[in-house]
Amino acid sequence: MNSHQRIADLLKTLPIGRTVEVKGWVKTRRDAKDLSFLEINDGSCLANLQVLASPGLANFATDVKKITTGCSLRVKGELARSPAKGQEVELQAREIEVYGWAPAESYPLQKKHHSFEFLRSIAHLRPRTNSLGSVARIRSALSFAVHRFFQEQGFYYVHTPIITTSDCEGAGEMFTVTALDLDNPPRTATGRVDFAKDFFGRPASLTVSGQLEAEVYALALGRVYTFGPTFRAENSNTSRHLAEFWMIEPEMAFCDLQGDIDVAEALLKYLIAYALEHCQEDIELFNRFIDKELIAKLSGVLEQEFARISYTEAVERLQRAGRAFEFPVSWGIDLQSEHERYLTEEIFKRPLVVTDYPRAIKPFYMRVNDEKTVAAMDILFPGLGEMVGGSQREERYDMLLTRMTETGVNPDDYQWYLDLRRFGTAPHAGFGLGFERLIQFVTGMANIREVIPFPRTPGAAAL
RNA sequence: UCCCGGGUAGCUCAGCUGGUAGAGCAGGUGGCUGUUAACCACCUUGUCGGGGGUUCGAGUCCCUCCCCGGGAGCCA
Repeated sequence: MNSHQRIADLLKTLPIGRTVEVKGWVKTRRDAKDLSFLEINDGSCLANLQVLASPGLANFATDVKKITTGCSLRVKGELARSPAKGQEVELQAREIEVYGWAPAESYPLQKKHHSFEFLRSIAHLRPRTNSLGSVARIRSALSFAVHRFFQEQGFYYVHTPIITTSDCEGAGEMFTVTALDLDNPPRTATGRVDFAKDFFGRPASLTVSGQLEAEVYALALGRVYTFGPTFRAENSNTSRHLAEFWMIEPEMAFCDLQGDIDVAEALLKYLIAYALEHCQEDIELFNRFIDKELIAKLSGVLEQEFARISYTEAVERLQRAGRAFEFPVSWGIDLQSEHERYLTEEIFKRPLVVTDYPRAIKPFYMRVNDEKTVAAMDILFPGLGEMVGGSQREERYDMLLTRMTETGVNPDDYQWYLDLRRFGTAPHAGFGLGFERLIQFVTGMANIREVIPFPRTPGAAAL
């Protein structure tokens, strides 16, 4: 049951005149006088294979004539050069077996354009479309490339926990993980839910970041990375936020902020170059139908150094911009979307690294530079906003303690994290890269819900 | 969560200042053709997002709820 060939391989090797067997789903059918043309796709690549079905087939009248878009088939026959325009080769069928029908009156996918919004409502069928299939192949290729980059660079892959008991990781609202009976939870004397009686004996949540745990392994193995699902219970309704997304988080011992940025830039360029090289056909689809400038944009990113400016410089640039922003700019504010867009899209027109943000607006674990700033960095992409957020970590015990107090974090909850600074502390740095945002950039897809197979957003978790 | 804009046939959408619903595609039937988003003819399809209200009359106006899209915030 596994002797058939992938269409991707056939189109690459073109074994003309040879008998081949393919299995896949019908994309479209066209009929000529005595002939039926079936285009079948097996998901191995974007391209379809045209199958020529003639009345000589044993089941031509009984089955073949009834085949419609969506049916799954086995086809055996001879691969031949196609006499007509539109495709180089075609499969002249000697046997066609229908595995599964797809009644035309009820099969939702038609041979026409569908809105991405509609496709989202049929999450179980949408990967059979050209565009969502291409996204899936690119996503797979880039996942592999992430591992390849880090493995080549001497990083170790660490599986940080999905379920965490760190009380407040500071990265956003968390989903609670509980095994308590929600209709009748145990209560403490003061009437609150008694998590001491819960599965873990304490409150637990889904992770919002593997960073803190990755630091543990960085301070043992040197250079590590995590790449896994991350959860935020924020009520975010935008085209670039998900409640469940995948994040790449390297963490490097004996590394400062500049080294951190260097790795991030190298990684992003490696991944974009990998996609251009290995997913050419799929990217061309997006270049044709989603964004005519896509390939030029991707190539452009590879050709230039990322721009790098400090937060203070960014503020000065914005103040000199001579335009009225909805949110006025002054030193100390967090940069708003409109500010980031102005900097990346109008001033620099390429990825931009902004460093050394005000201490007062950043979390406790970022390394203090001086009275005013911390060693943080964001990488902003034109059209997307924040792709990467990272920092050098505070490795000085006393300073970390000071920062916890400053930001209202209870040191008792982070004894293990403080221990890393008590015992053999080392300068270290890391960042988080939103995998879906990368896929958005590489595909040009406007909505992040189209670049993850099963998007989870407020009010929506299909399947 | 806030601000806009939407929810009309299976899909994509039209429907002016309230008068009782339409197109293209899909689907069905027939024809034509080594076809290519095939083509030609004919045919079918609607709780006009839910609920309430104004009116002789509501897809159209008002209220409310739900959902979707864009922007904002939160961030990756």
